[in-house]
Amino acid sequence: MLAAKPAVGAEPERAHERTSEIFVTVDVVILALRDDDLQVLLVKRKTPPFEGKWAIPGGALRVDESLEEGAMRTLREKTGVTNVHLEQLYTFGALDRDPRGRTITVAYYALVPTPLTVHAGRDAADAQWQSVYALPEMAFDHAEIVNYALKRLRYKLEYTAVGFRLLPETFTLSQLQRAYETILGEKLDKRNFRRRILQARVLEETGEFRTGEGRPARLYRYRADAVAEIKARRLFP
Amino acid sequence: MLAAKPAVGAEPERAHERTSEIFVTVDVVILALRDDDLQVLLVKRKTPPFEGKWAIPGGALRVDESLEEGAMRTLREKTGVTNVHLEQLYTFGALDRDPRGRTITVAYYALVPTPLTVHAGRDAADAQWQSVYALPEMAFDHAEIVNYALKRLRYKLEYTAVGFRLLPETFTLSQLQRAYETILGEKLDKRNFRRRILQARVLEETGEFRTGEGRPARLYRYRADAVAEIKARRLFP
DNA sequence: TCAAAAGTGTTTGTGGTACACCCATGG
DNA sequence: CCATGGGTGTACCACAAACACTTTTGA
Repeated sequence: MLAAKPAVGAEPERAHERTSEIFVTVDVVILALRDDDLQVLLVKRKTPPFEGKWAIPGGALRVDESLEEGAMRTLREKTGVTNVHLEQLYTFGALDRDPRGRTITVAYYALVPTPLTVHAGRDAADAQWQSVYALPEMAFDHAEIVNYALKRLRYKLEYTAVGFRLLPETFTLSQLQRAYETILGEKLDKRNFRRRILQARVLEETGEFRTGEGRPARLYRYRADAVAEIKARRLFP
Repeated sequence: MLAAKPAVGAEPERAHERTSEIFVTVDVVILALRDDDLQVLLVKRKTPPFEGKWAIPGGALRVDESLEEGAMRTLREKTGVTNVHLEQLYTFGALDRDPRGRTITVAYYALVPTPLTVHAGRDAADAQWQSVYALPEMAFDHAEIVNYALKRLRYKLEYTAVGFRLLPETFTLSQLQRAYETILGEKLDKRNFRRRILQARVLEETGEFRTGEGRPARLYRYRADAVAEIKARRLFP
């Protein structure tokens, strides 16, 4: 855990040194539910390093944009959507993560609703949705970043209502349950699931039904005024 | 939330541009319990900008150190300790956070055990412990960073056993409870606290007692092999 | 009338919460 | 012997978990 570098004493004040050999990028793990699968939008690299390998979208942070603006720009360029859940994930800064030189990346993750503007980005030709459960060979440390995003999403799902951000505006309870099952990777009990989600008072009926095979299903929407965070069970009272 | 900047289309590959106008620093919120108070180590700035204001320790990330190594170096320079809980907090990158130019900072927080090497850093002359509950006027966005660290620590305390990292090697249950109360800012029930912490099996008796005023107290230590994470109560089963 | 999915209650167990008194020591 | 902090048990309630059948529609 400790650096083998010499400790050079007190940190010098670098008040007037305003360029840096350290390169900053922002990368975004863009997640969506497709075909009962949790998928991530990947782009195939056309230039070295890691030519031909898959990467998560992103690029150099611009001097005139904040980190979140950079992430939002990447998201807009790749999917065309903007009004989605976007959250900073972690900053990766291993010395050897980019063979071209020292680069740190501030990783974000975004949850985009299923049917909306999937794949509408302007340079989406090389972009593809792929299952997070079967990642291809990836560039840099991007596999690690995607797995970190999955871990975080699962974790958040257990105590917040962030799951709705992956569904369309209105949805059935079965749809919602399938979404949870897809992300958590386990089967859930239908009756318990329905009771708890309805008791949480984060949903409201639209009054509409969705017909198809079988009995028509009540449609719900997420309540805008809902406080969708549950108090975690405390280790100590 | 959205940038007003023009979208310039696909991200250009900047394969060979290896300098940047963006400056990267690493800052560390160093926390310790002192006198039943949660305190943070601050340094007084001696140069502009924010001359005379208090800041959390940190400085430019070096090209030859990882983010964590940079945080560890700062910690070592200021306190002399290294074997402590150190965790990345968040990366702050607002456009105007440093008047000298575009700077992003990767913030870490560290929990140092109470009696160990407090204040032993080599240039600690200007460094002081101050209560997180009564922060002085601070430089940059450092007040925000400290408050973010406090929020994270409280949050983590509820489902992991990080609290031990703020105590000496051995401690009494009352000491531990006081630590939790200090951090969470609320009174806890003594019997429930003891039952739950002992049921969690993260402690072991040392066999020793600490005498002083009143009845001698059993000393405990944190079990190195303990899995100190509790499963959060899930919103959905 | 059958297939397919929606919808619905009860029981049992675990764990969270609230609460008050005796114990061991030093002065 | 008294002040000071250490240490202990129980009763109630809420919620998590397990579990199977009926209802409604379209083909």
